[in-house]
Amino acid sequence: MIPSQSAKITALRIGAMNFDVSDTMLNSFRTNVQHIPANKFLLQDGEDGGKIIVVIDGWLSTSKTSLHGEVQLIDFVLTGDVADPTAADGKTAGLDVEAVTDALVCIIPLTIWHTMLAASPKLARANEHVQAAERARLSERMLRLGRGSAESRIAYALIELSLRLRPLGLLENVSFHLPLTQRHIGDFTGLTAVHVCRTLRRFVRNGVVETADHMDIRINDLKALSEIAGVEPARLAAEITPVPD
Amino acid sequence: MIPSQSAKITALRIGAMNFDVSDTMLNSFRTNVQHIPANKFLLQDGEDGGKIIVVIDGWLSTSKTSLHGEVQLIDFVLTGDVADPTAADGKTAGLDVEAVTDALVCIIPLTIWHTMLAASPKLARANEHVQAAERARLSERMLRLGRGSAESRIAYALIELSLRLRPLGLLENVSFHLPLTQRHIGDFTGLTAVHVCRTLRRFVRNGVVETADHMDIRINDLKALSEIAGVEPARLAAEITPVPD
DNA sequence: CGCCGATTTGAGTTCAGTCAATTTTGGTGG
DNA sequence: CCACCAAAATTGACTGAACTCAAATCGGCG
Repeated sequence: MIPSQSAKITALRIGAMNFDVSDTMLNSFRTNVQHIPANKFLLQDGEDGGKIIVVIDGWLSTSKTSLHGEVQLIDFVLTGDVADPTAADGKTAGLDVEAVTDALVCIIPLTIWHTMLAASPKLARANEHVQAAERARLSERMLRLGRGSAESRIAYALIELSLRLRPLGLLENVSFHLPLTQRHIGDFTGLTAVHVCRTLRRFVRNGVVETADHMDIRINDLKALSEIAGVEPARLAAEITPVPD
Repeated sequence: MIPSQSAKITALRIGAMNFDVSDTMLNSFRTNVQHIPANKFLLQDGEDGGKIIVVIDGWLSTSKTSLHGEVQLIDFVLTGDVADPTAADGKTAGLDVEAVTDALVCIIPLTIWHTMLAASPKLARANEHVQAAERARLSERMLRLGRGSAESRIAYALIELSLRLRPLGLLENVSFHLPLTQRHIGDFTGLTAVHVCRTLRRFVRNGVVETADHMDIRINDLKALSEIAGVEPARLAAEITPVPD
């Protein structure tokens, strides 16, 4: 999970597609690999942006912090995802980007990124899919932030994350591990950690999910959980998961 | 405001940039102009997507509807904005797109749109800025949906909309018109129309804003309103408003 | 003029937040 | 291995902001 500082990579995933990084056009993927320790910020809101971050391994989060210090996670950024924190001015970052776990990333200046996209239609298409998936996720989550109950928000989060982990090979049948605290889930769903706890316990009590040590989740009754989340898992997967070309 | 069905346009705005549509590369802008009456859906969640919508004039909204029929507005799409409802599968729409007012739009198939972007770096850059602005707005709003009070959400919405109307010449000093009902604002902020009413009344009582007939808004005390919204207007404008090149 | 939707206001309810105490967990150093 | 500490999780009691239900008024339009 924690490769050495300047790790050598040969193949790299963007969305559902794999790229051979020996291609000179994609050189930047090889020469800009960085290892980031857990809980470290890669970038903070208002700082100099103008670069994108491709995740090779690990979990990142994007977030915003209110003036009173409350945090809202905007998205989790997983293997094959591309975080673009750039605001409308094209220069500053409009988001915090933080490593949730130890992570391996490529950080690429926007100018170079644009060159790469222009040179590789396949990369451009993969990037399109990744962006579309992110937009779809944000919309789904905004719907629940604005209109959903605590149960619905958390149920949705569990389903979304399980669907995203599946193509990464991190979903075993109906079980998966979340490298998150209840506070993370609260910041993700707009709830307090206390209420996340209560709600998860209720799910467990009702037999909808099971939990083992530190966020090993097992969905026991996907039908019930989907009902609570207000979601059809198959349709959702198609909308938020990048597909191979 | 309501040009004829197949209006002739010569110049067109994307973000903060203007384009001469006589350029053959941008032909599609001229040949795909449509007038859409208020309250009509251009596209619904799950339908065939694969096209983008450029707004020439008027207000559109993008939204999601829960299985129980509750609506969450995701964004307003104004002159110079580009709505891309495409989900991760690249085919279906992940959003509803609806005309809030009578509107004039270009609807362009994704394949053609990509050709246009590849052919015109200026257009591609303008599109980048527009997308970045939208992402920044969504993040700001997610922060308030998840963590903000009703007052904060509505104050933020008023400031965001005033900032977006300014470059369109629709902000007069500190006054502007919103072609919205309180229900729209509720769907936008994740509140009930009743509570929007109460909160707006409180703002008026406290002298923060004034309202005249049907949503003519006047911000009397921007300092106080910004405080409530938890926002620095100048910084926000830079992050959510596309800038000229 | 009458109708329907939007707005306004009041009264009561409820879901999630706050505050607080306790237990569990994981990591660290002796 | 064990003692200790800090962070995370759990649970209870209470509070409060936003929701629901309901009624009255306003406004535009056929």
